[in-house]
Amino acid sequence: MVLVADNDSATSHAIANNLKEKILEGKYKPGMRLIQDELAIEFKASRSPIREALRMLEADGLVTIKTHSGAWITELDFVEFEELYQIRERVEPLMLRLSIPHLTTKLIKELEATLDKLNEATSVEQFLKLDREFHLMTYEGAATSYLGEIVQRMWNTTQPYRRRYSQILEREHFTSAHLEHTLLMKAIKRADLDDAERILYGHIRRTRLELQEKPKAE
Amino acid sequence: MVLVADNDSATSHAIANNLKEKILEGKYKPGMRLIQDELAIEFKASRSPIREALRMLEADGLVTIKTHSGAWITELDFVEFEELYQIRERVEPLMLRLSIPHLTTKLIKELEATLDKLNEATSVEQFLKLDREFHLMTYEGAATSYLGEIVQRMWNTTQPYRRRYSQILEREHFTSAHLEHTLLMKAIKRADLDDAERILYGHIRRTRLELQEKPKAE
DNA sequence: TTAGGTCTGATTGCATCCAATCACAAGAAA
DNA sequence: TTTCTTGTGATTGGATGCAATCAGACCTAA
Repeated sequence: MVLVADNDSATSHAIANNLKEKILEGKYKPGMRLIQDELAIEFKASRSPIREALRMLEADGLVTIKTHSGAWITELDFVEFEELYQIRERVEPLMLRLSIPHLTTKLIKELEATLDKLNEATSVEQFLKLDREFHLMTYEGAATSYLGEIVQRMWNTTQPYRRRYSQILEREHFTSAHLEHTLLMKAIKRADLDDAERILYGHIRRTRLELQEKPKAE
Repeated sequence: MVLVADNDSATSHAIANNLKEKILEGKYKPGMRLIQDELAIEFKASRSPIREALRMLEADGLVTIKTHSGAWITELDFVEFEELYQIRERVEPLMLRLSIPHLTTKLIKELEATLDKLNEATSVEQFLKLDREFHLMTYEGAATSYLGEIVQRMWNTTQPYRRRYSQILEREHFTSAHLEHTLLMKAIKRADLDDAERILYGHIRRTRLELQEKPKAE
């Protein structure tokens, strides 16, 4: 599995990827219903590949399918969102640990470049995109594993909410994130597994707590 | 989601469940190829529901699909298996923590009954089935969450290997498991979250290490 | 013998049609 | 009015046929 970019030459995959992007970009919003016929028209295909694409997205956690009823963009309530962050706290440090020993120097350079861009990001949208890219890249060394799918799934389902909540976060948050990212990068470069794990754990945890403190931002 | 039993009234779901059982029971073995036409004949259905069922099983981690090539029962090498256990070590204690506060007294009674049966199990097959049932039941209080799907998925994919490796484990292993299960049950009954987490962590970790020590049991 | 290319049968992917099911609105009874 | 029933349109699920693709056998040339 490739975590950052995906390519597969089959229309159902193409449709799935396209839909996925739209969901992650926020064009399709959580709770929205997806009607097979409409999608078929939109993608100029029959319903067969659409159905398959929806199943794939379901596996990715982006879509929820109910028998004889329809497909909706997955919706999380705040409790589920918080729970997902708790899982991330435990799982992603492990994935990072497994990944670091397999990171190539080429990838580390790319990582640094991404971090530079991330630090210069001006819009929330840019920040979200680059933040996602940065973190998923740090896991690339373990990308073939099951863990990769789990982690990717969690990033997918929380993405629309990260967008929503980012807008209510203080400027302070981004400063902390910046510092943590920098520390993380250093730890990765010297392959300090324990330190990297600890920083990442704190990074995710702090974000969760900051979001918790906010009154519900609906 | 229901972790122990599943019911859904649509042929594709029925097929998926049936196949799932066969895989978990070991009738269909890892690496085996699944041909749509053959399955269609076996289940007296057309290929459409078969294809959907395969996608569902893919989401469950039981089957791996390659475009234009086919579907196979997911196969793990020892490294992946070990990795999955490492993930379980981190994730399942968390799920247990989230679950315990929501366990009903009725469920706890069922849990105790299952544990009794587990302790009296004579065959490896019985042990596997009841062990799975016991552990998944302890998570039932948090079964609605995403975590539930992740955990279930991990149990699914490792099931055939638990079967395979169980046969090479010493008698000693089962004695330890018995003791740990009993301690876990007690911790759950007094709702001691920290202790329950710790015991479960140790339980999974010990199993992983025991399997590691064995020369590869292929 | 072996490496490479080509061809063919097997199998998957996709389109289309029909059947099954559901959600919602309109009407009837309390 | 409210609640229950019933019917109808919208939508999903499943069957079938055809097109696209792949894997493995066979053949040829070095």
